[in-house]
Amino acid sequence: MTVSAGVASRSGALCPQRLTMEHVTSRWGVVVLIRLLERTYRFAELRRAIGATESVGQVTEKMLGQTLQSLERDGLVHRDVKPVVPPHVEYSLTDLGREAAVQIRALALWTDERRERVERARREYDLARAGG
Amino acid sequence: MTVSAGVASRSGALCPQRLTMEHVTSRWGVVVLIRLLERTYRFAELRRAIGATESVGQVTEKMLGQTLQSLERDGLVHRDVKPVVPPHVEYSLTDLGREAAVQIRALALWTDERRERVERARREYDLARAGG
DNA sequence: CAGTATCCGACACGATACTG
DNA sequence: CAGTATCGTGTCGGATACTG
Repeated sequence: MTVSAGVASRSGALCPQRLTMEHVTSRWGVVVLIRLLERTYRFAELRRAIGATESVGQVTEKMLGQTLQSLERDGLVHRDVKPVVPPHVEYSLTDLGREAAVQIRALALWTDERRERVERARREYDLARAGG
Repeated sequence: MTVSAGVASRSGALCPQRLTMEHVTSRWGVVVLIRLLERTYRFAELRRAIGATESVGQVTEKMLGQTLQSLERDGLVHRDVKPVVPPHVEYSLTDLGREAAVQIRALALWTDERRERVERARREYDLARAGG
């Protein structure tokens, strides 16, 4: 029931900053933050947008909900519930969230740009190990 | 036996950049990169240095070895083995590694600086949920 | 000193089903 | 539409013991 009961004990027990790090660098945290940097999204809309991104795969509703919830709890994401039926909920970044998202996007961009170099390094490493 | 067999299937199977992200943002990847940014370290020396840092806790030899190995495989860390007895091994950052470390350090610094705000947000969130 | 091997528990993540 | 509940699996990370 509690939002962060899970991740807390593994490595975030001491050092609450580490917990925040894990939220923003988590599998879907990264994707969500980058998406919300461009604009506000609704739940299903965000889900579809992520799924449509090549090579990122689909998010399950559970994981998206969980990710948004921990980001909201940390004060990085704002959840705006319009009192209408059918329900209409909008997610956006807070100022704090925007700061985080910018850094995460930079990091994601970096890994993207260095991808070739890293893959080459991995091949060389594996080859050196196998060959002797 | 293979270095990255483990982490590969969870979320890095597609999207090899994500794998790199997970290595550098991993529990000990962050700490190691930041440490190596300041200077070269030997294995046990690095282990002690990390353990000495308040609120970071101790690394097990296994995790430190694993972390260094994946970072080396990605071409971020250079491992220099001196052919002497007893063994003497030095770890340092490559140019690629330094680029990564700088970004990680910035992110770590950010979460550190924003810690109070995040904790306040968490308290408010939890209170709002519990109270009504 | 510099690691590797093995066992183990906690939990992230996913698939599926159900609710207001 | 916007989620929560439940179950199953892989694996991350720690403890301990052992090797060159």
